[in-house]
Amino acid sequence: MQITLPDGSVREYPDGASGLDVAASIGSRLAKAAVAVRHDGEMWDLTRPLPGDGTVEIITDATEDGRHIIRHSAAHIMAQAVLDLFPGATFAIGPPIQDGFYYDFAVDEPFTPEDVERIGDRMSEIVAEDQPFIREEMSKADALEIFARHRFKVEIIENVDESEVGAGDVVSAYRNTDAFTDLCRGPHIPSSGRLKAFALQRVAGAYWRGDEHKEQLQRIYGTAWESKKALDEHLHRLEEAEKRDHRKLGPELDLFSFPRDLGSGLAVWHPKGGMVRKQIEDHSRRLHERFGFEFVVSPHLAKSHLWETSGHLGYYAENMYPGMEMDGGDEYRVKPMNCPFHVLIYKGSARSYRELPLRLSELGGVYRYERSGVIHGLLRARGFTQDDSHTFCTPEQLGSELLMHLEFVLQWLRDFGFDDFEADLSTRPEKYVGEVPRWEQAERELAEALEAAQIPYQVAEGEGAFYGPKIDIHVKDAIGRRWQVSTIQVDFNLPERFDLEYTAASNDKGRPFMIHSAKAGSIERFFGVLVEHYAGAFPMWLAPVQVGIVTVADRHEEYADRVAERLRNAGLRVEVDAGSGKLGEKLRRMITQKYPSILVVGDNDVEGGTVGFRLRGEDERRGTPLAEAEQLLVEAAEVPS
RNA sequence: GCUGGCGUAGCUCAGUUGGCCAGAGCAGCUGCCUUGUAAGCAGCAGGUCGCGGGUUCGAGUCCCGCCGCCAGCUCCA
Repeated sequence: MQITLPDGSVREYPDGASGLDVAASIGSRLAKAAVAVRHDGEMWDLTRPLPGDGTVEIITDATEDGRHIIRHSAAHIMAQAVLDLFPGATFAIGPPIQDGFYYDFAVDEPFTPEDVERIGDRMSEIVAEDQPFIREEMSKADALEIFARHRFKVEIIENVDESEVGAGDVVSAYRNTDAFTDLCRGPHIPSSGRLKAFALQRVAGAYWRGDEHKEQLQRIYGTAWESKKALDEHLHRLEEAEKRDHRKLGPELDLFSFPRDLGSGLAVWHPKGGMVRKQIEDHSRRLHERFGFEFVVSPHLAKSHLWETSGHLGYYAENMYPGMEMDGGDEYRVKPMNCPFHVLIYKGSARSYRELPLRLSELGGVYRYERSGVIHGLLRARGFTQDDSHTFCTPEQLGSELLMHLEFVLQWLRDFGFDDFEADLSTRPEKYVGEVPRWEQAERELAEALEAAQIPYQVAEGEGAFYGPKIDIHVKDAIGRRWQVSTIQVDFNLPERFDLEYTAASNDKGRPFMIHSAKAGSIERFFGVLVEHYAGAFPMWLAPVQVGIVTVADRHEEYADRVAERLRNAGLRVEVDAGSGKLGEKLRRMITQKYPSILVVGDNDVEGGTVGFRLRGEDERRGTPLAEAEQLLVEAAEVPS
């Protein structure tokens, strides 16, 4: 048969040749690194005879596809270990995932940490045995017989899902030993000995088929790599990510805390965190003003009647706190969103097309009841502040308004040091309100805005909210993680529910379009993302303390205070440490607290009107004239614009 | 909400099978040192061992309930 290789060359192989034969004919190193092949785009086991002519690409171990296969095989090996060690256990599904794999089991007793250790040990034995992964194809009927004892496998075979076992009546399975076969589409590594590096990580409950009404299984997570080195690097990356964790850095840098007595998901901001937050909020107001928004303020409570009109009590009640009885029997609710208030402002007077677009903005504190298991530091809290805006405009204005909102969001994110964006455009779901032509206009104009702004985006078909289509913007942080932050949403629901109108030039009544937008999303969440992005080392304009001044000895305190005074007059946030400790000790404190700049003053500086000057991450420059230091610091602390 | 793990001074942690087990380092305070670029020395103070019940002659150590934290599942119109 004729095989075309990725470089375009064509080679002749005998019928029945396998991917391994192809790889070996190219080079022994390649054959050694190969884990599977792709034949005409379809993945095949390395040792499985190729079906005939076609293009063949060798999948090697250090690629995403290769690791995928290694991890999938690791999951099988883990299943074998579990079934060996726990006679009553049965297995459900075990796919590879980002950076690892898992397998779900039904067992009499949940796995203990000691069990996991034993499972890992048994896996090592299976790897040492170098068991082959033998592909077997069979009819569904035969498969049902083989897996009769395993109810989840039976369910999978009966509801055969092509993505799980392949098309048609034939299903495939992989046999490692006479005692262990797993239903699987493949491909797999040729033998268990090819699993070079793995680690089991944790146990967690997981619902069968992801449905919380179904049986809860025990899931074991693990990770597997092509080499010990790659595994170690991955574990190291996890440690690095842990060091950036805002829940750890927050208290360490004295930014915020979650006191037990407050309640879960409720934070208090300490002075340092409060200062950073103030910078974020100041910047939010600055940009909102620049982009033509007006500022409004609304209370934390409103009558339940308002939430009925808005529809929140119908579709959002489970995320709202219970009502409070007030005078006269009226019930009040704490707000989970700001939109109804802004709508009331719009509705407060008759609106003319001449007033539109009307752009209302508020840093509004909201409270949402989140299920206890989902709370996650500042990223998912029960009380938070949205940098929320609602824009009301005519149909003709929608396109330019959406583009303006998008440009605003992008500038906002760039100002905070993000420059890798991706967007999701979510379109009309099955259940929706509003008129289809309006949806289509909004979807089209959202897409046009994304294209005009040259933002890569994916269309999430049918993923829009019931009330309108939206754009969600994701940013990539310093270590490559994606975070969903900003959002721009069109809303057909509230203008209907509140019967919003404006008078058009023709003197006819029109219904305005409404655009919800949050640039940071939640200030708390955005702050948390910033902490992780910068690992707590904020850029100088955000840093709570911008300049730390350290005295060499007590006698330099007066000079240090004079320097501080001067820098404060230049608009900088300055802290003096004239404590009695050693210089190194005081410096260390400021460095570990991630101060962006530190000045040291001693005898020579007092005499010469200079400072020892150092910016974070740079070497010190002694004897820097004060005026020069001031200029450098002011420049370094400049707010983006 | 569910499954598993965890909860000892402000922080990081030690505390064997329940009985001199309430400890260490850092931080804090006081004193000495008067310091030139990442931890000077000494002393002092600090915890009803998350909270509430229970078992026991005796519980940080065992049991139950609650609260909180961590991972995952579910959720995040």
